[in-house]
Amino acid sequence: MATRIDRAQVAETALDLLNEVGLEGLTLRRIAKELGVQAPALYWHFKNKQELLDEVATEMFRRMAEPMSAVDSSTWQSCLAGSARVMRRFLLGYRDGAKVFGGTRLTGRSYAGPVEEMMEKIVAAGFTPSTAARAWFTVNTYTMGYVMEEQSVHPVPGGERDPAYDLEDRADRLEGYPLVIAAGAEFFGDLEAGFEDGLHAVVAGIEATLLPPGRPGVE
Amino acid sequence: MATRIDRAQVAETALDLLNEVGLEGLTLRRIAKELGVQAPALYWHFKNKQELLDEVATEMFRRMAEPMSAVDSSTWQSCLAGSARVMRRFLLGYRDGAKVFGGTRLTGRSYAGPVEEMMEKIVAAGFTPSTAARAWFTVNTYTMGYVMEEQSVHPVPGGERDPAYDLEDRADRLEGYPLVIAAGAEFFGDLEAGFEDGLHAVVAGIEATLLPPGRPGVE
DNA sequence: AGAGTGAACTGAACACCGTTAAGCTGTCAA
DNA sequence: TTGACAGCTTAACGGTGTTCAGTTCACTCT
Repeated sequence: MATRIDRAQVAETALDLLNEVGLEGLTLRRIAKELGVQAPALYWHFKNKQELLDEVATEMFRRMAEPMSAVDSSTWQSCLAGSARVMRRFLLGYRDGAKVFGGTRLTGRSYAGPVEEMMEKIVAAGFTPSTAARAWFTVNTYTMGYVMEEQSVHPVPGGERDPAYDLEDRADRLEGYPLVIAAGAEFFGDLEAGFEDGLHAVVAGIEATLLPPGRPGVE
Repeated sequence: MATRIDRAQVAETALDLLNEVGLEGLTLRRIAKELGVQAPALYWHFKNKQELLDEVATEMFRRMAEPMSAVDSSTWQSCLAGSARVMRRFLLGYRDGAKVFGGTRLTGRSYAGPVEEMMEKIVAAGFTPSTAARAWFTVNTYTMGYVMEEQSVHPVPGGERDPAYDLEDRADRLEGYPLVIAAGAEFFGDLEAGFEDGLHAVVAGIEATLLPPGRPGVE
């Protein structure tokens, strides 16, 4: 019926399907069904499911590329922070986004352009290629880790929070550990503000330890 | 033959098994076999596999608790950084450690003691309970994210790196994007040093933005 | 126009997965 | 001695990723 499918089309379909069914429900049979095809047909285009998921993650990154290029780059701080915000927004936009993106490696070269562009801006601001890379990875790592936690509290993009993270139950369960209770409230309370606070800290730390040639130790 | 099994024993066995078979190979049948029992027997002790994995993660955290308490706490910096190092070392010690730990929520109250202790130290150093929590979560988040990436390069604890991350291949594939190539070399080259650099940055940033009452914005 | 070729896909099957239901076994209390 | 019940086994179900032999269809070459 429909035209033949290709790698890119499979990745796009699978990614769009992700929000409907979640990572657990993203089976080969389900993807194939969406494409009007039988499951083994996918093995003509991918050597296995992991390779398909890698392509999905790459497609995800491809979609972030444009808004990432549009980030305010008047200072390296706004550049790094802005790209972290774009990344978070996109990861949150897909169900299990962080899990999908974290468990895979980007394929091909299509993602390299935007990254190169961003690194150029940071280097232009006074970083060496080496420290620029370190800065970028540190911010990225923080963002990935944060969204990962965030999505286990808030699994479905537009939906409610997981009831298992109810703050009152938690407080009852952890009676006698006031600081742990307070920490939970702080963290699970306003996830948006929490991300911003941490991001500010990370960016400030990069300025303090990575920007100038010398770097003071911590201990 | 053997004595009856209980929840704790299942979690310990499963955790020890993890290094042999990886998260993918950690099936209920395999765990049961290790315990000299049939797979459905596990359903007497756990309502489903996720609950079992939660217990495994909690057992993992329980094993970190002691070295975490032993961390040098003469300054809040060494306290935070030290606990991050302990966490990383333990996560790296188990195959797919970050994935297991990240995907689950800690059960019961057994983990609360060490966390409370650590938060007390940080508060004693001048943080409010609120900023202490933020500091702890930020460091933790960074550590989890970093180890996550690290373990996809270096899947088996004592083993070699995943050949898919070969630096020369990568450089060939990404020809024309010199900064991206350099970034890869920086990151995948010395993972230990990379973690330390990022950790220093995060801790320094916490000092700059979270420790005093006022906090300067980034943009 | 007709034959042939190879890419793209189908259908059936395999081993294994998490999970459920029903029944067996041993231990302890009454 | 009998009952109860925690703890386990056996059997089975639907679903999973994956393999393999065969089919279909578009296109090239004579």
